[in-house]
Amino acid sequence: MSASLGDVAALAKVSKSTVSRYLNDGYVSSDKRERIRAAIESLGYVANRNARLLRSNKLNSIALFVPTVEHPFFSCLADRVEKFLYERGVRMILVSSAGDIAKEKEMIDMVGEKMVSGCIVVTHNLIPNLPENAPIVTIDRHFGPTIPCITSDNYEASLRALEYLYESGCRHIGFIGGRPLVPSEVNARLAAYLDFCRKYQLMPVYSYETFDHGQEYEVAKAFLQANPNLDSVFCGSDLLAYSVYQLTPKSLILSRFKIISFDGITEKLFSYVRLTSVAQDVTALAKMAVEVLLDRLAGKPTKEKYVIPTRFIRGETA
Amino acid sequence: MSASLGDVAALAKVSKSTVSRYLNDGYVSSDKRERIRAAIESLGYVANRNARLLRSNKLNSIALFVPTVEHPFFSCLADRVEKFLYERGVRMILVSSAGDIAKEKEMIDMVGEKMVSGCIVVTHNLIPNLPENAPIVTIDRHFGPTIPCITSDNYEASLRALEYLYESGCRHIGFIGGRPLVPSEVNARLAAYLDFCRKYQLMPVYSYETFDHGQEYEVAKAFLQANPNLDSVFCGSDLLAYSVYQLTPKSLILSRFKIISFDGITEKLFSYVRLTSVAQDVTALAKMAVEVLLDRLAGKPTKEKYVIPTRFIRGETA
DNA sequence: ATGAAAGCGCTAACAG
DNA sequence: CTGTTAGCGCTTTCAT
Repeated sequence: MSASLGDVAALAKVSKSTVSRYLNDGYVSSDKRERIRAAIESLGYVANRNARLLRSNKLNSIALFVPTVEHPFFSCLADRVEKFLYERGVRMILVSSAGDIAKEKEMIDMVGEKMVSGCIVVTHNLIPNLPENAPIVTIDRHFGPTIPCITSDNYEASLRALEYLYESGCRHIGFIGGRPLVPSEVNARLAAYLDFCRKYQLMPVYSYETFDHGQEYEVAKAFLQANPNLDSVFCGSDLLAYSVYQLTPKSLILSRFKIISFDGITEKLFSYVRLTSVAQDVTALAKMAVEVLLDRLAGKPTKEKYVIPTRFIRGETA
Repeated sequence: MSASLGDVAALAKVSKSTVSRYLNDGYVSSDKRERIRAAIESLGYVANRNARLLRSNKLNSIALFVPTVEHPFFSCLADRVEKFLYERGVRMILVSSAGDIAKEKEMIDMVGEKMVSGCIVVTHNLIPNLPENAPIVTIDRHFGPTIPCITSDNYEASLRALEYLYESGCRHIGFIGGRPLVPSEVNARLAAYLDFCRKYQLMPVYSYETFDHGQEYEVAKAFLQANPNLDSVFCGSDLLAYSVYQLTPKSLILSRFKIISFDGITEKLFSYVRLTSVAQDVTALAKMAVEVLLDRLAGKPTKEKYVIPTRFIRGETA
């Protein structure tokens, strides 16, 4: 068995409390401090986290729930969330829920079991009966007025991108997006598109169905084939936009066909072209999610919605 | 405060041990069983995991260490590992270590603290002084003879792919790969290439440097520009291969220029072309890693190396 | 089949 | 500054 705090105390000839204080920034005289240090080293002592958490109820780990970590947006988000949590000494449990509602419901159990102190979630399902003060924040999803939602300025950003297309002369602007299964800020992208069409008296031409990650290319292909007369497409994700890009003859791009994407986070994957895009600030989203959740855990009041500004990036496709 | 096992016992008028047995598949008479069930329900009782782990030392969570979860190979791996662990009731802590050795060393602490029961790791650094029986398995990395390594049949698969190019008439075959910083099975891909060149008396033309994720396109571009006379390239990753694909005029591909990639897992991202590739079976790698680690935790003997077969997928590029 | 009692390893009052 | 005394919530002998 590994050494316990008691073993350290015995070897250093001090009380367990003194060792505990040594471990937790308490005041310990320098001679004892040194004896404890030596004892810890010679025993190879490592504090047992379960015991510590059981007793102290301190901040534990955080769970991140995503539909699938294989999707670039979510793997990027996972990376950032992990980094911000790590900076604060908090570990991240990742749940790739694949839309499985039973799995997503476990966020409640994990908190109840005190396995994690809280959750950052972006799920496919609504979780019923969340307590008002549940230690949960969401990205994009609306779970209710008391559960904070961190999101980009989807509506305004989409409108700005669409206006940009309009100013560039586009009058046959299509929209492709993936429809979320739950109330989500993502819907604001379509809402902006529809409002935009109404404003300029344009005929809306769009595809907005629910599909799995991996279907982007097929969805884009079907949309373009069904609507050959477009002069531009506003896409709800990078993956859709790259698909449209691949499906369009290079000679037409920019001059006679424009593409704008939403997300703007896949430059590491698709370095061969800089898409014109509404770039979500995933780092800021992650940071805000972490901060709001920690505030909430600390009992501070939190808002219903936190909006992170996007950046419009002029690339080579619009 | 939330209800404890003691509260349940009191309400159900049984002892704490009986409740504990109820919770752990012990024999409990049916009347008490029902009383306990009712008490648990009315109190909304959830077992405290920390207390349980402290006392029982049972199987806890597992940590997965990857260089960066943003890379498609690792996000895919993370997804599969999470799923297999979840099936067995084990949670996954994800550490995206970014090559930070201090962060990677924490795998030792996390085990020592009993925060996790074990780790599945693919790191950028060697972790010194790992105990012989450390509850750790690696993917591709060699940490020493007593730490199991799960890997694909890199050497044989690479050779097979190269022979395929040779049989297709290629005589100017280049190789691009990312050099790992630690002893890794990945190096077998280059080794196979060099052996292959020796066998057929071909001049090796390759790039094998360490670079960060996101640099693939630049690396491929520099390589192709420096070596314009190649008739084919064998790439150490999908991302390199897609970069080569993008950099090559479509009219040349297959007829006068062939590309083979290693990994073969990014079809969800790059649906517009089916690369000819050596496809790693990430699902099998993940499953094996989980099984070997759990075996090890159960005290069963484990081997030094587990080799997962790859599949050669004939796509549109070779 | 059940209960009493003893701790897992730690932290948190409370005295001194 | 330090030690003593109690537990945190659970599982696990050991009786019965």
